[in-house]
Amino acid sequence: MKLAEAKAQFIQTWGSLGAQWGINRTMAQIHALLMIMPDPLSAEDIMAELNISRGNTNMNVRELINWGLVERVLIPGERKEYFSAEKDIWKVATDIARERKRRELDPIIKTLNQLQEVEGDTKDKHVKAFRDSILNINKFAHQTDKTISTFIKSEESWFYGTLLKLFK
Amino acid sequence: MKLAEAKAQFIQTWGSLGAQWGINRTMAQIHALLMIMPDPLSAEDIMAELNISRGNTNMNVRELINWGLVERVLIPGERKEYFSAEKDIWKVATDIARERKRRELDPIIKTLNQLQEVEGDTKDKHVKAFRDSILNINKFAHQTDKTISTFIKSEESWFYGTLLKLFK
DNA sequence: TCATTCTTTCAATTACTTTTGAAAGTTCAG
DNA sequence: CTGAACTTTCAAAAGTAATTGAAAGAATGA
Repeated sequence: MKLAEAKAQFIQTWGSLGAQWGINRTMAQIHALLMIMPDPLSAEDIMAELNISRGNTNMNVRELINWGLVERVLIPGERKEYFSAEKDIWKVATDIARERKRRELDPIIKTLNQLQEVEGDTKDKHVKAFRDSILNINKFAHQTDKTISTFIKSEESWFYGTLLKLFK
Repeated sequence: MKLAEAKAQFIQTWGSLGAQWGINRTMAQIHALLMIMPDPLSAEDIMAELNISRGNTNMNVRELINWGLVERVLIPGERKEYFSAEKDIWKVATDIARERKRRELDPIIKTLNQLQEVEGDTKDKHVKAFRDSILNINKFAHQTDKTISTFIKSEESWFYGTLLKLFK
């Protein structure tokens, strides 16, 4: 398979994967493109490679930066901004995990805690079934929260550990 | 908080969580409703509780059954079909993991394996960057695949172990 | 068999999301 | 300052997904 073809296929595959996970297609495609390019790209480059508009490019690049998956790179003597993606997929995974935990899991846990306090007679089977379900889900949410935190933590200490060694 | 209010809030929260994870809102809401109800509900009941149409109800219930999250329950002497949800959230999580692995991860691994075989000179930095990225992602995908399989496996053996004890 | 009750399908509609591109905004060298 | 190079915004348009409800299809039992 030729590089150009492989590239196109990778971008398209990553794009539809993203879509299935509730990440917009263009965002995933820009991320894919930046991951496989050796050097940073400008907004123009991205527009040309993916055939998308300026606004779309800007918006999605901004969002990727927000998620911590892409960074702005300034090339000395150039006016344009360039962008490059994190290439270590483990780092990508922890960043996504951290971000989704913050945006989605934390609020859910808050709500579940409130729902625990539903009034009513425990002998009423509707009340009982509700309490049981919420308790069950709440336990699960807390367990998941702990697991994600550990995952993020372990990656962080690996990162700082490695960084530290460089200066030792 | 009153039960009715808590119920409504739980259904709505679960619904928007689903939407964020690429599961359609109605499907998640039906699942939530069935989880907190002590007894199975009919299609009519679901329509009334969630204010949705017959077609919508049918379609999403069918999909939930497909995912293994909901089952048809026949009540003796009744013509209608009733539905009830799995209430053990760990079982729900493994079922979802299994289903998504099958639908999403397995095809991605297949594609990545193909993309490994891109032609070209290793000294070309574009070729090198591409190969490196794919290799990296491929390793990650395999690791994830193994982790999910282990997770599913452990839950299964727990399930069959428990089941076996009942007949021993 | 037929009438009844329930389930499934699907084309049309409605609601939601993404994308575009022109215009406004910003930055900076000269 | 000024204007060229670049970035950001945003309202309109295009694209996608969910929902409805009426009609067709199955199953049941008298």
